[in-house]
Amino acid sequence: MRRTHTCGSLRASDAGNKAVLMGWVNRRRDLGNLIFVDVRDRTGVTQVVFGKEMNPALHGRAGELRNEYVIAVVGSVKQRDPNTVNRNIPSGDVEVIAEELRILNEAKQPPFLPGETVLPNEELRLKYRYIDLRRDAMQFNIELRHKVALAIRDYLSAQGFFEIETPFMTRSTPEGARDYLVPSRVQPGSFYALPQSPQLFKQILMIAGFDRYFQIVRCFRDEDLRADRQPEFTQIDLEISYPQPERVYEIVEGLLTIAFQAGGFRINTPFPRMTYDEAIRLYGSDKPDMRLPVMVDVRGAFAHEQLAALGISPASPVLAIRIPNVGELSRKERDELKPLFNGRGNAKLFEDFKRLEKSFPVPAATIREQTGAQASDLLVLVTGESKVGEHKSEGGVKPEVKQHDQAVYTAAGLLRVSLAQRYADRHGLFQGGELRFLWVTDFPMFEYDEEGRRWAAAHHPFTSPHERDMDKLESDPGAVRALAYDIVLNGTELGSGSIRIHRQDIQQKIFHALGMSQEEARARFGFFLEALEYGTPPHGGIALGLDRMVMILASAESLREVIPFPKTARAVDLMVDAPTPVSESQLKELGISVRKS
RNA sequence: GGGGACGUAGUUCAGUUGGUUAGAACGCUGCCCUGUCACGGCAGAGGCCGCGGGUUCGAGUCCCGUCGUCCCCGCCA
Repeated sequence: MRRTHTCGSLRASDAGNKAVLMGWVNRRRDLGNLIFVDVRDRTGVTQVVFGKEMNPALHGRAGELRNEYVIAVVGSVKQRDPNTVNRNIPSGDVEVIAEELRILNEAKQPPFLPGETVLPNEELRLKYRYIDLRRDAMQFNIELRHKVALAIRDYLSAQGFFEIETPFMTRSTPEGARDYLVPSRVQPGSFYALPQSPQLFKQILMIAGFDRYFQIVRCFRDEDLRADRQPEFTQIDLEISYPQPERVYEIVEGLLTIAFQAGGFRINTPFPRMTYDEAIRLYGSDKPDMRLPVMVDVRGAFAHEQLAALGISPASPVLAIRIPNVGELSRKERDELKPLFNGRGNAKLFEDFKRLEKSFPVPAATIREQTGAQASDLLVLVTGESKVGEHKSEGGVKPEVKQHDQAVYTAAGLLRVSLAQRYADRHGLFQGGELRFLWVTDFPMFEYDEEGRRWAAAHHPFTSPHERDMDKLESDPGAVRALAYDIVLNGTELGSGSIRIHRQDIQQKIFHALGMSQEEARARFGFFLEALEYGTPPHGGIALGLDRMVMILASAESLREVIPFPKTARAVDLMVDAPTPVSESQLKELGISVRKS
């Protein structure tokens, strides 16, 4: 028996034809001598009719059908009477009058039904993922993901990119995230690492003359999970030779245009740009959500004595956060707000603007004016607390002072976003599918690692510094800016890239600035440093998070909604129950012994 | 590593100040029903209240621990 139609395809124009449908029993409505069965596949549902009068034996067998049985139905397509048309489904103009029924497979009573309107908890959904994936919403998301990936492949291929695979079993690199390790049987005690990204391979592909490379590729990072972070995730990784940042921006803007088109969205290019320093200053974040108003530094609104009276450090910014239409907060709401505020460093919060207004009416009026706040807007201030004897240490080392201010900016930035999320229903700025893209450029080359007491690469150590900052590599690493850029959408980092170093001598300097000796650099990246010496073209690229992109297109709150088989917050796959211990013999073969603790 | 929320029938949830036999809806089973489409009606089955310990005459409810899921901080070049 051969399927002639999918369950979502029949229309009035098919009336009078024979049809063979195959699918799941989505719902059965048994009216006694008349039974309706909705047959479902990934394309939709079609109503099948079994009448006792027409065919008693068949009607009897239809009575045996249960939810999620897999069936084949032969019948004739009939236009429904006008008063029985179902406007809620695309196939609602027709129904199939059954002539033959085959039960292809029975189903145990499932723990939950795909057609149910209330969702079971996520633990159950993940354990019985194959049932969860039958739900419309999941079918839609996975199809969306396919369409987006396909559109991207077509686009990049048309732009002259080759899709080239790189190894999954590769070399551990100590920089960056923790690696997932794969033990070698042939060389006991040695390990491959799963790639955190194909970074060095794609650079070597440029050295190898492929000019333009891309790959939709799985990456692995052994770090703690979040709603938007899975231990394995998919990147759209690309690299081009002879780049300017501008070329990368154009390619990515084109790519996102067609990807979002595949998801049913129109976007406008080119995207606005902002340096990292501006982003921190104006939004307290390196991934600003542009749907919300900018923060305003209103320290000029206060006189020196007023700052002192308020306990505000005179050198600190005073950042006004405005959230439109949230209105004044009640006493209780203000109390609930405090835990949202991460008062790291010396960051200090003024959550009661009304009260401030009473004591300091003139500055408050200035603040209202500078922020453009309406009476219905929520205003809070974040600033730096002045403490006796504060940051006198280490002779005012520059990065220390900077990081001090940075704490105020980022505390404000985090609060801005949490406030907006909490009161989303009042300001309504997160509805309506607004897409605010942004390029954030000129990231710092290095970040100071407090724990390790050393400089670390902010992006990765193969990122090219700005030409103009080369001379500061030794003297003032914190001031060196990199040719690195992030693409940000609605406060989510969609992708991150850079122009790479293509000269071996500069690469050496960077390793040196990172406190890595020549021997150490050779030991870790010798193969790469050597490759750089054999005629390396200038090159650069970016990697975009496919999962995050599809998540936004699907308006999903979690990556798990767009990944067929995701892991829980403890990095467990509940369906297959991984990870698991392995047998003693397997371990022995690998030369591994597990320490019991 | 730290903070928070949750865990009661197959599922989603309710369960009062600690007090008799732990409820509802959906699902499931049986019967009735010829135009339903979240069909309807009647009847019924279904519970280790996550697990372990404690307090108490008495614990779903209070306390401690533990396991699991989710969210956040740290972490994520």
